[in-house]
Formats: sequence, C-alpha cells, structure tokens
Amino acid sequence: MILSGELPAGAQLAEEALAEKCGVSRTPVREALRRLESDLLVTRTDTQRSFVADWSIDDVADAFELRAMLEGKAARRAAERMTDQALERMCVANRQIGAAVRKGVPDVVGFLEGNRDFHAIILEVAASRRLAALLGTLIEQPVVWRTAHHYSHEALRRSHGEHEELIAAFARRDGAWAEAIMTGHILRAYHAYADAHRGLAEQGVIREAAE
Amino acid sequence: MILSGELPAGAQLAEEALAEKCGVSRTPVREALRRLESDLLVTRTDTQRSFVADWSIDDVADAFELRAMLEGKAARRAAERMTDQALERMCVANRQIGAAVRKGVPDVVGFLEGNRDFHAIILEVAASRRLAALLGTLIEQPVVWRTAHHYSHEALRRSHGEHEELIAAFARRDGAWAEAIMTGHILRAYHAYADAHRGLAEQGVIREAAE
DNA sequence: TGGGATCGTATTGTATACAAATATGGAAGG
DNA sequence: CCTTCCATATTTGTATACAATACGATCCCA
Repeated sequence: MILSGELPAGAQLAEEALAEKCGVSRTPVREALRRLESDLLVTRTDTQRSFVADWSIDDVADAFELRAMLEGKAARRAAERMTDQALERMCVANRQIGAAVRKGVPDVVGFLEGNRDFHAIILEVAASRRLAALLGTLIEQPVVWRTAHHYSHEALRRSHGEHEELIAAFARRDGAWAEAIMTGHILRAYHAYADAHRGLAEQGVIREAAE
Repeated sequence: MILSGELPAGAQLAEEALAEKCGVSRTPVREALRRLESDLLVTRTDTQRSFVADWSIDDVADAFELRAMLEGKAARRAAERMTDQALERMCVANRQIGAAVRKGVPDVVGFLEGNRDFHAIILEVAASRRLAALLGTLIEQPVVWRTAHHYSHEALRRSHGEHEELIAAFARRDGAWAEAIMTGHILRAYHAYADAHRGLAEQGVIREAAE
C-alpha cells in the first residue's frame, strides 16, 4: 500500500485501522509494522506512533549508494570464492536476461527474474550472512518492479552486457575487477531510476511529498 | 542471556519458556526474538522455530569487516558535512576518553561512554538514516562491553590517539583521510578483540561451540 | 531390523480483552 | 487572542485463549 501510493508519505498507520482494512487482527499488523520500520519504509515517533516514511529522492540516492558499496563488496568476496558450478548458474541466469532483452519488446518479467537470480547467486557465493542481511533491507524488490518497466530498452541491454563482464571477472577470480564492475552497475541502475523517476514526475504519475 | 553465555549457541528459544523466565507474556518475547533474529543473534528454522545463533570467530570477523567499511563511509560523509559545533562536541568526547586512559588503572566505563558518544556524533553528522540503521545492527554494545575490560591499557591509549587523528581529518574536512583512519581504527579494534578472545579461550573463560 | 504411518505433545500464529500511555478538543483564565 | 489545563477519545502495550502446525516417540508391518 505504501509503494503503490495508496498510503501517502506522512500518513499515520494506526494498528487497529490497518488490521480492519486487511481483515486480520492487530497482532500480525504489529509485526509487519516493525519490519517496515526496520526497512525505513515506516517511521515511529518518540511516542511509538507509526507513519509512512517520507522517501525523498535523496533517500533513494542514499540507499543506492550504500547498495553499490555493499554489492561491490559482495562481488569481491564472491570472486575470491567462486566455483565453476556457481559460475555456470550465473551464465544460465544471464542467458535468460539476454533472451529477455533481445526481443522486440523487452520481456521485463523475464529480465527481473534472471536479474534476481544472478544477484542471489553472487550473494550466496560471497558467503557472508551479515552482508546478505544488510543488503536484504536495502533492496526493496517492489521498488525495482515498479520502476523496471520504465527503463529504456537500451538500459536493459547494457545491464545484460555488464553481467557478461561480471562473469568474465568471476571466471578470472579477480575480486577488484568484479567489485569495480558491480559498483558501476548499481550506480548506473540508480541513474536509470533517477531518470525514469524524473520522467514520471513530469508526467504527474508520481506525487512528490512537496505537493 | 545469549551474550552472557547463559543460553549457549544452538539452544532452542521457545517463546513460552522465555516468557515465564522473564516474567512477561509471549507477546513481548515474540517481538524481542524478531529483533534478535534481524541482528543475527537468533536464527529461525524454515518451520519458524528459534535457536541461539552460532557466532563463530569467523562471524565476528565478518561483522567487523563490514563495520569497518560502513564506519569508514560514515566518517567520509561526516568529514564532508562537518560543522564546527559538532567538531567541538567530538573534542569533548575524546577529552573524556583521554582522561579515562590516563589514569593508572584505566576507567573502562568512562572510556566506553566517551567512545560511544564520539562515534554517535560521527553518525549524526554523516546524516544517512540508512547508514545509521545498518550500523545499528552491526554494533552489539554488549559485545563491546564484555570485551573492553580485556583490552590492554596500551590498546586503549592508541584508540584515544586515533580519535585525535580523526578529529584532525574532520577539522580539515578531508573525507578520504577520515575514512582511512576510521577503517584502520575499527580493524585494529577487531584484532584487539581477536587477541583478547584468544587469551580468554586459553584461560577457559569462553566456551567454544565445538566443546 | 528398518521404514513409515499415527497420535500425543510442544510450539507457534492469530484473535481478543483490558490496561497504560498519548493525543485531542474545548473551557477557563490571563 | 493566546495559553493552560483537564476530560475524553485514540492508540499502543501486554496478557491470555484458542487454532494451526511441527516434532518425536511409538507402533505396525514388511
């Protein structure tokens, strides 16, 4: 509801009201609120009331910057620990991405699936539970979904190419190379997001908090 | 209870049992378990049962490595945004640390207070809610407390000196310098921890999970 | 003896009731 | 017209009951 805009930034989230709206009791609503709070999608006042957090474009930039650093780190660790078997799985995932972007009209769902698998394998090979936990709070899949449809065909193709290069870095077990590519890959995705966001804002699709 | 060793690694954490032990109902226990889980102090099976996580020395190394990176990043951001007023507050905190380590027998409590304030100010000036949230899950104050008493007087003095150097970097608004010092500062703390841990293990104070 | 079904027990998920804390609106006073 | 205070209405915190699920031991049958 937050991500769809049904609940605008700043809206109060009263447990009772949400419970009734969702047809459940307050207990599961409370748990959900706590998780959303830890993901910074919800903020709480000093007196324990919950409100929809105000995700300005600066917050998104902040999140992407941290994600670039952490995924870069993950790529470095993965390169140092890469197995031939995992490498093969990454190739499979990127072939799916390649197939999705080569179509006349990009298959965004296929792209996202392949993309998710690709990054999940890296995180798995990186073998750091904490790193995985930190990245988990940073990557809001619904955000990715909502915006991926607005990425240009060109941007999707480039993404596929960067994955190719990552595979090359992994094949050579070159951690520094993998980290550099990954960091750039995420930051490019950020700018694609920012461009798409600006475009949507101009079309009036996104309501900014300032309005 | 986990950190004191009262609950050994691998012990099952049944809500009812904990509730009775703590004299509260299951509801607050559930919330606590969820938070401990997000901090990786507790793990859950695929069928939702909770157990004390197994924090091997590798996990601690992992956490420190990530913390070094993130606090380094925070120091860089803080240097770029530093105000004279915040700088003054950091000096105050480090004077407390200085006073604590200059005593014949180090005042560990005073040291920890000053240390906490010092790092909190940096995080505040860094002005990234997400970075603060990520670091929050990484810095288990009880872990710091439990081990700080075993740090050598020499290590505490050196820590004070590194804070001095951080202040110098902040005074010059030199982000790269601040990041470098901070990263080294945390990694040094890790090795002090690892040394102390080894010493404790030899004395039999710490029971390893392997036993 | 080994593998698998089954039933009792243990544990978690959810709903609901009530207590405590907090916010709100209006009346009184300056 | 603004502030202060209080009564009332919201909202959250906790306890408890019951339902759903998972575990483990036992029994049964090759």
